[in-house]
Amino acid sequence: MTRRSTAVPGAPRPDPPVVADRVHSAAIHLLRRLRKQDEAIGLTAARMSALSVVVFGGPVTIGRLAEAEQVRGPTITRLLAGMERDGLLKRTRDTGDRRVIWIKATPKGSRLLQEGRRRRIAALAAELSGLEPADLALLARAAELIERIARGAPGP
Amino acid sequence: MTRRSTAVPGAPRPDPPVVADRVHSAAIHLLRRLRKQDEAIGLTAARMSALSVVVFGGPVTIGRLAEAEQVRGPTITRLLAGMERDGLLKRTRDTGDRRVIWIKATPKGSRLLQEGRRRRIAALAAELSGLEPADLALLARAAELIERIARGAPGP
DNA sequence: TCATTACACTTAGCGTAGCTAACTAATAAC
DNA sequence: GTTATTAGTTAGCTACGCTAAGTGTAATGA
Repeated sequence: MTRRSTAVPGAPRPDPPVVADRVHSAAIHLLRRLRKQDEAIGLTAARMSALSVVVFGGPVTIGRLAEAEQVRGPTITRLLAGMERDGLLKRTRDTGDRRVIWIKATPKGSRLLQEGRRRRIAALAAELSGLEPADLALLARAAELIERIARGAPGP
Repeated sequence: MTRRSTAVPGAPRPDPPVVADRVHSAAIHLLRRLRKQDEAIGLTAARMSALSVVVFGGPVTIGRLAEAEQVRGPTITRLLAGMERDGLLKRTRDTGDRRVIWIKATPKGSRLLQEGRRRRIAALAAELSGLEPADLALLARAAELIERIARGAPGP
C-alpha cells in the first residue's frame, strides 16, 4: 500500500536523476565529514558498522556478517582479525558444523561501540538538534527510504 | 532502535541522536551499494568527485581542489597523478606564480565524468523513479538539509 | 643583497578496506 | 569412498585516507 504523503500541493514532480545525484552527493559529503570523528575513539566506520551488526543482531556467522555488510568474505575475515586482536569480539567454532564460526561481541566491544556511536554521531546529532521537528522527521523518513533502496528491497 | 512513521502533525519529536544514527547508517549503505557500479565505467568515487569539481568549477589549483574535496594535499596529488596518466585532465604551471598548478579537464575527462555520473546514478535513479512524487520531493529536501549540515554551514 | 620565512606541491611510507583467486577443512551427495 | 559443495582463510592486488619530510618558488626584511 502507498504511504502517507508529505508533498506540497502543486509542487512540480522532482526528476529522479536529479534527486539521485543530490542524494548521492549529500551522502558522500556527510560521510567525509563524519570520518573526521573516527580517530577520537579508534573505531573506523567499517568496524563500527560490523560491530553494530554483531552487538545488536546477536551472534552471527562470518558469512552472514559479510552478507549484512554487503562485502566479500575476505574483507570480513581481515576486519574481524583486527577486532579480535583488539579484544572487541571473539570467535567460536560451531559445535555442530565445524566449518562455521560464530562471532560474539565482548563487553569491551559492546561498550566501545556505544561510545563510538555516541561520539561519531554526536556532532551530527548536535547539528540536527537545531532543526525543527518536522525536518527531523523528514530526515528520519528519508533515511528509511534510502535504507530500503540501498538494500535493494522492492518495498517496505 | 524503533521504527517511526512518517511525520504527522502531533507525532512525537524525533530524537536527534536516533535520527543521526539512521541517517549515518543509510548513507553508508547507500554508498556501499553505489560503489558496485563504479568498475563499469572505471571512475572511482573519489575520482568522480574531484573530476566534477574540475569540470563544473572550471580550472582549479591543487590547493583549492584539496579544500573543495576536504582532503589533504598529498591525497589530491596522487589522485590527480593517476587521472592525468589516464588522460582525464592536465596540469599547467601558473605563469605568474610558478608554485601554482592549474588543473583542467580534458574532453575525455569531461565525457567520462558525464558518462560515469549517468551510470553511477542510473541505478539509484531507477529505484527512485518507483517512488511517489511526494517521497521524491522529500528525498530532495533531505539531501539539501544534509548537504548544508555536512558543509558545516549554520544554515537558515 | 642575501638569508630567512612562507607557500604550493611532491615524495615516501603507513594504515585501512575493498576485491579476486587459490587454498584448507568440514560436510553433503552419489 | 569419491566427488562436490560450503565456510572461512591466505596471498596479493588496488585505491585512498593520513603525516612527515623534501623541493622549488615567492615574499620579507636586516
